[in-house]
Amino acid sequence: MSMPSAVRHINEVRVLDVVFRHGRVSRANIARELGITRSTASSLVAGLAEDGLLMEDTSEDDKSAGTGRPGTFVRLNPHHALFVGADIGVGRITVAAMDFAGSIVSERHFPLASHLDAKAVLRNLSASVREVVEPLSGSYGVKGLCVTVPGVIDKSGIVLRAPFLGWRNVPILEILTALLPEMPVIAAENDANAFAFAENYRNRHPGGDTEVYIFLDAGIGGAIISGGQILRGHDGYAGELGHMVLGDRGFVETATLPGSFESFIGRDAILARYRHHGGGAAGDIEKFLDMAREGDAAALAAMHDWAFYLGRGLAIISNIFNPSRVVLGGPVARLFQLCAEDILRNTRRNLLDDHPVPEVVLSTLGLDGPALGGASMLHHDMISVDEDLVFRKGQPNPAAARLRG
Amino acid sequence: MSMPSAVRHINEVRVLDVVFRHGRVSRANIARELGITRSTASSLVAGLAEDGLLMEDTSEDDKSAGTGRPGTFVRLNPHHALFVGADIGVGRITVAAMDFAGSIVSERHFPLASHLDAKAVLRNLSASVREVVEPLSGSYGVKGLCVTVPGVIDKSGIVLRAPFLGWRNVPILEILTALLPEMPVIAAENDANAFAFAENYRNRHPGGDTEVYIFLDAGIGGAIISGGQILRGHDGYAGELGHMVLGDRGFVETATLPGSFESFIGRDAILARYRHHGGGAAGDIEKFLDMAREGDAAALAAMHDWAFYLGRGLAIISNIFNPSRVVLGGPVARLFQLCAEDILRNTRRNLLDDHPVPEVVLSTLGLDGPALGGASMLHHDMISVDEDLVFRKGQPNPAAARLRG
DNA sequence: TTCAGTTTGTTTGTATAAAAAACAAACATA
DNA sequence: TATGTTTGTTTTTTATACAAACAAACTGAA
Repeated sequence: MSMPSAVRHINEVRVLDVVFRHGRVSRANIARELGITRSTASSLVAGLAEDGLLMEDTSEDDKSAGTGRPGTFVRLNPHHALFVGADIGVGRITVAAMDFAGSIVSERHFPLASHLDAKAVLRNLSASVREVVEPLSGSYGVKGLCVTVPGVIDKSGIVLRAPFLGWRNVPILEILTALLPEMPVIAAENDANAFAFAENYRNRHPGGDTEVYIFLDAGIGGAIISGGQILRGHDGYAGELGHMVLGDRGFVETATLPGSFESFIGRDAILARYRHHGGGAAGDIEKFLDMAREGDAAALAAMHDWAFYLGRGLAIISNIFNPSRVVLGGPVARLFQLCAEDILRNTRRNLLDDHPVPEVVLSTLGLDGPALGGASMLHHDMISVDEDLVFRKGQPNPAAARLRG
Repeated sequence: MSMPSAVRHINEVRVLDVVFRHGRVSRANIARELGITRSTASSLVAGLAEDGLLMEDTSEDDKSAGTGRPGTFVRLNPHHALFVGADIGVGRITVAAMDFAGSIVSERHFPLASHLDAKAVLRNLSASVREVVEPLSGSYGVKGLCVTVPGVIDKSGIVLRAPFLGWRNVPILEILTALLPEMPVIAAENDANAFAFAENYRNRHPGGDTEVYIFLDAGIGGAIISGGQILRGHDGYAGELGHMVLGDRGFVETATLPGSFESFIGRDAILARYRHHGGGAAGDIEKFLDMAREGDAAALAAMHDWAFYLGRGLAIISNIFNPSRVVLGGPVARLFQLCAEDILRNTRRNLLDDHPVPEVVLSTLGLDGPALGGASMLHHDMISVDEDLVFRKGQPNPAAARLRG
């Protein structure tokens, strides 16, 4: 560790973090918040401004609110960086671009033909990304791309499996690096993890809380954030909440295991249960929701069963993680609003009396959550301490260096 | 952050870590391993030696194995610090003392009358700790005590619940601080967490792997270590694996929930299942183990059922955490050796084909695991970076300061 | 034995960045 | 207009790591 540069790096990152959180902040406030002197804060700001990361903010909506000389404010230079998130969904690709200040600059959807092989999908994705990035690349410094996939990705950037895409052992990073050589950093991430990160990144709790994210669609995807970090497990398979086996058989035969959580509460399970209770073939979840809202008896009975197992699942999750919050997302999650009471009652029934019950909320992000999360993850990397540089051999992490470079 | 001291602190800690891992190491090797210059390594070693943390190792079993001038070796000064772990079990208190080099200096058991209230138990514990510490306090610098409890402890050091002790909302830290004013640091920890930490601390994996620990007795305690950190959750309730509800009813009525994991695989569940299959009243788990070893039909049938649900539980845990290793401990864990194949087959049956199955092993620590873990946790704190000092306001964490002071 | 080659640990000088202190600038209020 | 307060900059000091040079201690070959 080269001694001066390491502390300088830590302090630069901390300054960027403060400016990002406040949007607009004076040097004196930076100094107070970080416990450094004003002179050091000025020096750091000057250096970062020279590199184009920070800029003076001369907007006059001061309301300086107090005695003494008003501060001169700085903010992140939005044009310094552009982070691209691209989500590969079933039937479509979503591309989102975030600037250095954290604003979404562009967000677009592209249709994706099914039954394409992985290489063809990734060629489509590259073209979509280029279409979004090219008009922006003149005014923004494009720093990186994070692709999100509904599947398991290991540390070396290989998609081990993505059942809904029919992928197995796809070296996604290798392929994309060849397809997009101009992109300084390319990363890949599980879509549920990215969705969770997006939800967590804006209103994150200072103490580094534990939160669980459940994405309900045909399958059930899950992600856990603890201490600001995504739980990945040894090979990247962690968070497969939908595959927990809760009984000998569920409400429906699924692609996954008999009796799995998603065979009880996934989309197809609800529709099967609806038929079981005498309802017709609702066909899709929207129609089912309408039936339930209208008070259809079979729909209410199916929803009741759904609430029973979702409640039990939430109780298991509470016993294991004790999260402060569980965020539900995806098309099936909207059922939650119709039977929130029922679910929480079932959760409590499966917990010891004094066990804390997490707050359960619906995601505010739509279906673009994973793409936004991918972009957010790159944004976060840019204003995070490079652990390699500080704690290890002193050489910077190559990817981090390209992100900043 | 005072700039020089932060880097100095980081480097001191890294030196201590290297010396701890190697036991005996030359300055040049420290420099190589940390990527610092030999002069810096010498300076750091000199400072730490002056403070009494390190000492020259002049033992002549050199086998210097190579050309050039042999190095001068240093090692941790065992007498610089003594860390005490004290476990409150059902019917007994275990006290373990670890020196700064990581060796167990003393390990003793004290009987504990049941039906004492919390204050009386803690008075007993204080006396036991004093009995262990007093003969050592002349030659060791006593740095702290970590008490472990079979219950949930929140961040402020209050035992929220400890069913086997009959405790509820006991301010254990406050009481112990009054009882042991001479102890510089007092901490409290859940016994399963401490057990997990003890197992993980010695042969810890560099990359910060994910490991799950399950302690099987009357109840089932669990703990998860990810990235070297214990998962605690928002209020400290995380890791209650035994309370996962897997069915409508288990094999036995337990103190906890019907259908919970421990109502299927806890000690009483096995014995109940043994009776269910026509076996007599085995009475305790030792006898049951003997019957199973002898091939008693009822015992084998009960064991088969046990393996079924343990396998399912391990599969749930694998789906959620994807651990590289699951460590089983406690009196009931020895059943594992008799049906390891059966359990792993059931685990695989409840997982997708390509899902990695963790290595499942028996704990090598006996019943003293929690006490050793408590001591280990203090030892670890002493050779860890004080995040407050480096990343926050620059003032050191008060507890860390007392530990080092 | 002697000398070259190698590795270790120390010494000395240098560079970097943060803190401390002093100061000028910019405001509010009496 | 004077006073007090807060901000941002400048100057000096200090702590620490690095770089380079060097002496010490060992091996092995001539």
